[in-house]
Amino acid sequence: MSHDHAACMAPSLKAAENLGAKLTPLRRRVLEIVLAGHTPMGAYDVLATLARDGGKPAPPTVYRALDFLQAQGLVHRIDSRNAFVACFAPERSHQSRFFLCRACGRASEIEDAALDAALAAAAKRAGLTVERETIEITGVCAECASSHGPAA
Amino acid sequence: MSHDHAACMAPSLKAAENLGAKLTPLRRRVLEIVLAGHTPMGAYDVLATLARDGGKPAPPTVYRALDFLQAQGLVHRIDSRNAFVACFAPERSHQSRFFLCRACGRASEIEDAALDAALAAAAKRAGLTVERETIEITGVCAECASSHGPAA
DNA sequence: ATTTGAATTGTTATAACATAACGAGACGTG
DNA sequence: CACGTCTCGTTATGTTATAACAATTCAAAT
Repeated sequence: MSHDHAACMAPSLKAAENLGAKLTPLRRRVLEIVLAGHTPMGAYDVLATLARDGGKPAPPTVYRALDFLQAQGLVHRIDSRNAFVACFAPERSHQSRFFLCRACGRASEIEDAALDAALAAAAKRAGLTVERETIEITGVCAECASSHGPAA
Repeated sequence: MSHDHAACMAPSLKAAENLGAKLTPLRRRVLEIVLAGHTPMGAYDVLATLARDGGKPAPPTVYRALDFLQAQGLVHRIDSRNAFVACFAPERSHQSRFFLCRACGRASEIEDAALDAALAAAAKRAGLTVERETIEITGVCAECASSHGPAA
């Protein structure tokens, strides 16, 4: 599935700019890198990409930028992979729920009202005040299943 | 909430023994440690506990045992904490879905038919063949909320 | 009973991921 | 300009996990 990266990056960058003055060049650059990666990237991958720009950044530089972007809902952390992925709809979904394909590596955000309801009901029954969710469903996406399937 | 550890460990140990000969003393010991921890423990915590038995185990020893126990469904990994927790109902639930309290640290497995259905439906709609789930809902449990709440 | 092969564990070293702590510069505000 | 705050650089280290290979165990087959 090819893809116009510039197009998919635009809304997220625009949302980021609307935050105000806090989107520094460094943070913007890190966001661009994560957006362009298009699949979850490790912090050290971001670091390596950043290094190609010329500077000699150290890990804290990247982790701080990622922390900021996460706090703004522009980037999500994929705990099951120690990786970070850009949010392509930062206006809408500020939850962190993903389908992950282990074959192509893609992450797609889940938006599902029935799931919202089931989670809310389960938490209520358990008496839990929810603060944070890590929902990562890993498998093989339809495209990868068909290409690796009967043929190959 | 006090708790009879021996009692809660029994079913899991029994299930483990029913696997057959593969539950070696080391693996059994690691399972006991994780069961006794009663909240998610880091691999290096397990390692330290194991070290008190007298040997001088190295990390791979613990990781291998944990891998085995995970494969048997006796232990689950909590990705959002880099930690491991024993499954207290290994016969029933082989999924990995948890409520986690950030105050007391307890992990409780979610068993909820509506959630099962919502997840299955969402995966089907997305065309994903599910292989693995990481579902970790973190918050404050009812007990901790009441003790830290109006009073303290 | 010995050989053989598979599984388990020990051991050393290192990779991968993440943060603590402190200092220097930028920047707006009073 | 003095001040405080936020951001970023820098050094060092902490934490989590695995690669690679040697040694051991143990059951099965001859």
